Amino acid sequence: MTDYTQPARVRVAPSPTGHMHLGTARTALYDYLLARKTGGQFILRVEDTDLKRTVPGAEQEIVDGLRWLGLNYDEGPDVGGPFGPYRQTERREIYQQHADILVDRGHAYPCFCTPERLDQMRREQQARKETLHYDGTCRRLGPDEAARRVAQGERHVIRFKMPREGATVAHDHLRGDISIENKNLDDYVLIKSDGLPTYHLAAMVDDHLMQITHVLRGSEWLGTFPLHVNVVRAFGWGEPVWIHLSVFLKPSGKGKLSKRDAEHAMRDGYSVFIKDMEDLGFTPEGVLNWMALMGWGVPEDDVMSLDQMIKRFSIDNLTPSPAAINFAKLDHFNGTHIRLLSDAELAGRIKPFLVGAGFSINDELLLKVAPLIRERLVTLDDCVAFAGFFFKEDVRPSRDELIAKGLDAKQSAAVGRAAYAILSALPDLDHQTVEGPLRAYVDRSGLSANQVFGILRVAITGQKVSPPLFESIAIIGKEKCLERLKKAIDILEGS
RNA sequence: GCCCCCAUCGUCUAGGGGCCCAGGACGAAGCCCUCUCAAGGCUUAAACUGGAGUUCGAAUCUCCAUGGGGGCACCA
Repeated sequence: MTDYTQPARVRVAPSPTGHMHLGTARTALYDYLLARKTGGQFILRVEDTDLKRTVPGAEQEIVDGLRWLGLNYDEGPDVGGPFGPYRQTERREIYQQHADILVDRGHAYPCFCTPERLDQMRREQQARKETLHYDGTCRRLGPDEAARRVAQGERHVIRFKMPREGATVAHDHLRGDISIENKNLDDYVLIKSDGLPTYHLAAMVDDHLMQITHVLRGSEWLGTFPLHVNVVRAFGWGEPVWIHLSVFLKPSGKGKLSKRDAEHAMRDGYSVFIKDMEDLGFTPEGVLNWMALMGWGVPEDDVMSLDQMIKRFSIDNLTPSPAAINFAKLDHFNGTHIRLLSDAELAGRIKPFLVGAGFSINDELLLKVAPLIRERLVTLDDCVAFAGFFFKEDVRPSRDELIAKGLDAKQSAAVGRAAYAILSALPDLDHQTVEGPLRAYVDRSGLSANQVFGILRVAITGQKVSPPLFESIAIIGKEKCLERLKKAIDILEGS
């Protein structure tokens, strides 16, 4: 069992190389939960050492995404902190110094092999069906010669000198000891020829210097996990708790998400990118709840707010197996959290979608509409379809839809006229005053409630599916309702 | 090809030797409620990958097989 009385320092360390996706967001969530649960710190560190792949705006997207989700970090490139800088390109010298330490101690060495030679080497190994490996040419160089060539400015990288004998045992919190023969590990590059570190050095150095206690990362790092442990041990540092989170699989469960899957999701109104979630009408609460439960299980009561997750979270309950993404469940959690919103909160959240649809919004009216559509929304943008008619000057019901099942146009028009007479006789229209007389009419007419209210619904809302009729009538008001009814009767009676 | 990891309903999962002829959630089906659509309530179908062991007893421990996933860069 894990001790949650010691403050944990955890970090999410994305590379600004593309859109922030679910995997990164879920790691950030677990980081955040652990930090908040223990009273520790949650840190954002930007791993931007691959200049070729860095894309402008990607870092901002990460910052925006975390903020939208409500996963506020205590230290990061834009907020600072006592262990900065938090952008790896700004920590160049630190990595260089640490690489030097390793070289001095004989745990690393300069390598002068050119990419061309390395390519050739790999091709030959492949032809011989050997495991791809650095062949150790520069590992065999004497330290004096190596130092001389470095001093002369010869282009080189720094490689880690992996032990060749024995095995490395690394401990993952979810999987236990992971053992690998050292001969299966390679002399990985620590510092590239551009002077910037690779992940293998940078992340280890930063995690140590930033006093990270728990490293949560994707299981794609499992392969190089023993290497990382060796690097840390070469420095003589203590190890954090290592937690390798499972990857997300495409909805079919066959393989991990590809660019194609991302596009496919978009066509269905879903996304694997956090930046899209807001526009698609998803709420941070829903997305968070959904992500949390892919890789973490609770026995019951799985609808949780962030605070509730903090209370219940434990790294001991994380699951090591891959999880297929299930968008239907995102819909479910989103709708569930929408239903938990107050009228005012919901009104505020749906307003941008209505405005975006071209409606001018009266806030007082919106506040009355919110409770009527709340349990009908799966995503926030559904409000346009459900409530747009409240904000229209007039509606355009179709003649076909105005005709009730089992009736013809003339009979339907008669229903309209009867309703018109009833409503115009009432001093004002609210739920109580409207329902009684209309139901009495249903009884008198010998028609079904479905038929009568169906006609009125289409006449007044312009659509076959709408929020409850009486409440809608009350909100729209007598004048407009009668107007719309009149128009519907005209449509029905016209040729 | 080599290395590593994983394995409970279709999906996400609970489970840590007897509380399990396996619990919850999504999805599906049915019923109830009902002015439409939802929401809500109730109900049903649906799983321990296989084989050996250990044990009085295995979904739980071990081994093997199978299946799935990840990785084998001067990317992270």
